[in-house]
Amino acid sequence: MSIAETAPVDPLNRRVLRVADAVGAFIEYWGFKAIHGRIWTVLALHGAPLPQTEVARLLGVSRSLVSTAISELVDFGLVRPINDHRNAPYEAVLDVWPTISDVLREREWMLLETIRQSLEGARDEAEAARGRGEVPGYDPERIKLLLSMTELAQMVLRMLISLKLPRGAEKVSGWLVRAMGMAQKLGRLRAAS
Amino acid sequence: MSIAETAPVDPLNRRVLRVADAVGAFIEYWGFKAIHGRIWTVLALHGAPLPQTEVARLLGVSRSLVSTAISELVDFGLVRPINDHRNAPYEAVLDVWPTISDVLREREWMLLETIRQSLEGARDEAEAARGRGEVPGYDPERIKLLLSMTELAQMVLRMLISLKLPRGAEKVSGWLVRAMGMAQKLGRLRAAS
DNA sequence: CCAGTTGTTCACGACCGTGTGAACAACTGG
DNA sequence: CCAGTTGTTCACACGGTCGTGAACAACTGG
Repeated sequence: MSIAETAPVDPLNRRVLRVADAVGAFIEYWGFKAIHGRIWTVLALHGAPLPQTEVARLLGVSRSLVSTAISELVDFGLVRPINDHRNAPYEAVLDVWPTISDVLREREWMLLETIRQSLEGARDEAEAARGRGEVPGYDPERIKLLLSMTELAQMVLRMLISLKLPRGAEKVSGWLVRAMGMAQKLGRLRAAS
Repeated sequence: MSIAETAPVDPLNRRVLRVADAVGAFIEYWGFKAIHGRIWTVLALHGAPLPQTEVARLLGVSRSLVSTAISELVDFGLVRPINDHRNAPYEAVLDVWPTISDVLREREWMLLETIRQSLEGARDEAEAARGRGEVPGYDPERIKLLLSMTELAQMVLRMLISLKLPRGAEKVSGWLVRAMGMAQKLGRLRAAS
């Protein structure tokens, strides 16, 4: 049962690999690696849980890569073994929003908060210089403007994080309807501003 | 007027460089490079437009790097020369939302659309196999579920893109109030679902 | 108990992106 | 017209990341 025998001749598998590549490319922009998305996709679309060897075979990568990537995915809470046996096969966690929300909160929020604090420091320094009668090269008003922009970004991020998307598949369609309503409201809000 | 003379001894400049680094780290996660954010920050906070040489000196990097990075920033519409002379100094475009919106629309949207289309292909293939009486390793229902999730993500992205943030500084505070109202509405929506 | 399989860990190699310095072109002012 | 300055372009070096293969450990079934 070599690689060349089974995987490439199955047209469905080829389609799934295309999906896996697309998902991998997508989440590369979200602080994960492409291999994470590819593994998660194969597990998510496969009916039954899969051992690492099978995942490596399907994706055509080494077992060592799959091993490290899967243990990272388990840490993220995006993949889990079906029980606590050593060689238990793995299944994808389909409810990905908690992880995405965590990433946004922890990483993006901290980045914005770092900007905000450093801006506050610069603002105080600039105003102190101005108080001493100097004419600083950097404009205190500009600094305050960026501070406002940062706080605005933090607010938008809060909005995103506060969204709690549904856990199961059954609620998706209902949520879609509500989301469309929200989108329209936001559109109207845009027209008003 | 060497580098060691002016830049490092000025405490305000050091503060601004901290801001620049923070902004650079932030936008690295958004498809730009750190140097883009650092240059934009220095230009944005500086009262007067600056020539490339001065930017390179303030940031402590080579002029060649500044040259390429600035021309990319000009392409993005985040920086512009104050006139069309060759050696015209550059100023930052403070209204960054159009660029961010463009990036989200063009890049993230295409990534999601690629996923969606490949999922449709996989779904058709899986259902065709099932129609032939086969039992495909990949579950058509799972594929449809991911399709729903992708469409949901596209909808959320649409919401984000449809936001039109204010152009000038004077509207920021008013927008902040409205954004807080939106955040509360979304919080309530979450509680209801 | 033993052969085979699965998962883990490590050192290594290939690759890509970032930044530099040097050479050149374009412009400025004296 | 010429010296000095500014911006552009290129080949290159450095560093970090991604993936591999080999060795090992943990487990399974015969």
